[in-house]
Amino acid sequence: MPNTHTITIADVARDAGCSINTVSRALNDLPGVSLRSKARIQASAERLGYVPSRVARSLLTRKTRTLGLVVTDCTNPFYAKLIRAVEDAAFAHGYNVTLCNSGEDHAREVRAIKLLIESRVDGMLITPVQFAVDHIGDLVRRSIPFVLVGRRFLKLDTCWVMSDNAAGGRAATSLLLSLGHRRIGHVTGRPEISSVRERLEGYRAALTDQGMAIDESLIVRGERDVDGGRQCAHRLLSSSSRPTAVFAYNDLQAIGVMRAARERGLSIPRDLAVVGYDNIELSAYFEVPLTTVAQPTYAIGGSAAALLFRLLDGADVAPADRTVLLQPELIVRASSGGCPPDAGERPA
Amino acid sequence: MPNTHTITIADVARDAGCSINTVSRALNDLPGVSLRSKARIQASAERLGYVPSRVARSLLTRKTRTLGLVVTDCTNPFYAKLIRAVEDAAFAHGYNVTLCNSGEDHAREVRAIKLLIESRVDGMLITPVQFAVDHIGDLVRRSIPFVLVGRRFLKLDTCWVMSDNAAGGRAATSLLLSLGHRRIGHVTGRPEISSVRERLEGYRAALTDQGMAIDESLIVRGERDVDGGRQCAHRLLSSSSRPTAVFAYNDLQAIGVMRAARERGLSIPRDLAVVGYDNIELSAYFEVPLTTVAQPTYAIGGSAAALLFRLLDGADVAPADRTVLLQPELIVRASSGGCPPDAGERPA
DNA sequence: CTGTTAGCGCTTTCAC
DNA sequence: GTGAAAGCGCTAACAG
Repeated sequence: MPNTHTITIADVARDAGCSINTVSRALNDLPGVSLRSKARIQASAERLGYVPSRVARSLLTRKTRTLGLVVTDCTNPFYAKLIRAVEDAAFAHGYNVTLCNSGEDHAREVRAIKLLIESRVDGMLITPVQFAVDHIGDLVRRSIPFVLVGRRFLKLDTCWVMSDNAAGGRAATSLLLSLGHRRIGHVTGRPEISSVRERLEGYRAALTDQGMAIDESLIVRGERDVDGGRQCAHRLLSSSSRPTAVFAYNDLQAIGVMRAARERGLSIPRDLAVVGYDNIELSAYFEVPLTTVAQPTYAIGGSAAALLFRLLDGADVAPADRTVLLQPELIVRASSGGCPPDAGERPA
Repeated sequence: MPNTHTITIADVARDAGCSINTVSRALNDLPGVSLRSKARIQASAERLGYVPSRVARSLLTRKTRTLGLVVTDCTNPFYAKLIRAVEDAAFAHGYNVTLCNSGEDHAREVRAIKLLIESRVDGMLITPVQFAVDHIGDLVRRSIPFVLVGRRFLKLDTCWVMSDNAAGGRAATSLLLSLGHRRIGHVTGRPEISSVRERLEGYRAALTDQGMAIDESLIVRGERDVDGGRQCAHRLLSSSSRPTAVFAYNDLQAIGVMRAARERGLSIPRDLAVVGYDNIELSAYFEVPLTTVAQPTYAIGGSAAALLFRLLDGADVAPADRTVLLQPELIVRASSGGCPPDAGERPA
């Protein structure tokens, strides 16, 4: 017959024939309990199947040992990896993580964060939708520790961890330039998102570095999935002066670009060179393996968690350590059509 | 200057000039508060930035409005989708979800579940590692509601939601048989896992249905990723009497199989027909689009959450409703080499 | 309609 | 070494 009543510390105390707080001390390895008592208490707790309540402890200590993690969509491989990194770190510290998906919807993000505040999570890791900032400012006002992951606000002085998207965008574009391309298209996304804007900035910078003018008609915006990339590519490729290469905001879009090219009978990389971003697991396994920019995704999640834990420890983190910018890595495969003159790797 | 002190219900009561429980009633829309008081209280709460503490409420109500979700790896697209479904359902009910990854490691699963018990989650959704069952039995003993997702135990009478893996395995294999294949290989996984075993059973059943003998040498076990599939395929293809078709436990392995075939100069589907399982997003976009078995993943997560909520409502669920078996769907694309005689869809 | 009281399960003084 | 008592923030009787 099931226990309808959860065993409390009082039950253990009664069973062990001592007071409640002796049990508390014994079970928490605090000094001031004889070894004999301790053994007896542990035996009682074990036999009764006592499991301490974090709820009760949290009320008293005002620490829940829980982290809130808000991403836009756990279904996106990038966030999936990030989540895994955060959960691994939290688990190692004995922390729980409460996961929320905003679905790139501002209202849902606001509600999720409110829920997390109600739950009194010790701190939060957030990939903000970047539609507005009030609710983020609210966290500061309430002095709830948090760190932004993968995206940041220009006007808000907060902790954040991300990779250098501008550098990544520049590297991708420079590669194409070094291969002789002069008309390079860019598939981008919603410009409020810092990572979107920064990759675009990198693209522009690479062109400008070479003294080239920016042709705005080569920059097209679409959804961040395969079909979004496909549609953008069709728009680019139907133009009279179509590009010979495309750098896409992410791998999913890049795959869509390759698909669109195939639909038009274009061969990759001969007729169109393609570079993506994220190095998703399957990008290496396509018909034409995808050249892409790899983010140190797991490290981003791990660093963000580590930074948050430092904040939770109450250590005052030096301003320089409040933000972490990790470097991405260009992975050259076949879809870009060859290696730049000074690169070592050759496509298979 | 940040509030170092969180606003409590007492602060609101003081501010509004009434008692604590009038505030509680007003804010919880309970009857017995004049409209005037209610308005005043709401204004105070708003102005002070009061956010009720779920921790305190939980201690009293013994309900945390939190679900525990244990998967093996959120990085796996199948689980990512499942997580999303569960989180969406939980969010709609005002519930939080605490996510844990077992990493297919029994000890970590046990620890994770212990953590969730300590956290007094109202219920759990679990994809068990299936190395042992004691800790699951423990949940029953403690009468903590839970439902298994995607995997089940034969010897344990629990709630579960999954898709019919045997039917899926049978459909995949039958398709290949109907196309004339007589030597069909199967790439499988760790047999303790129910979904692995059941897909294999479906494979065997399809062959037996046709009065064919099972050639055990055509069943090879490997890791559940691209490389695992690749290695298995090489083992199968180096055999003297190699198969003309392969059904893989999942799409990642199937992609590995296609890769191995290409490495050996074999063309798909001409020299080797391939069928996967899961219908991951990118499976349609490969050089040879992958024929696969689609699970209603989002529905599995949603049903599991719905079932758990019914359990939490205290409704006694009829035995027939304690388990849900959803039907998978065969998605025929090019990798299987054509359509069975009676199927409608033709590969592109 | 509103206030007083008790207590959820635990940790933390403070006595003994 | 050990126990008694207070209280974390809130809800749920019960009075008034």
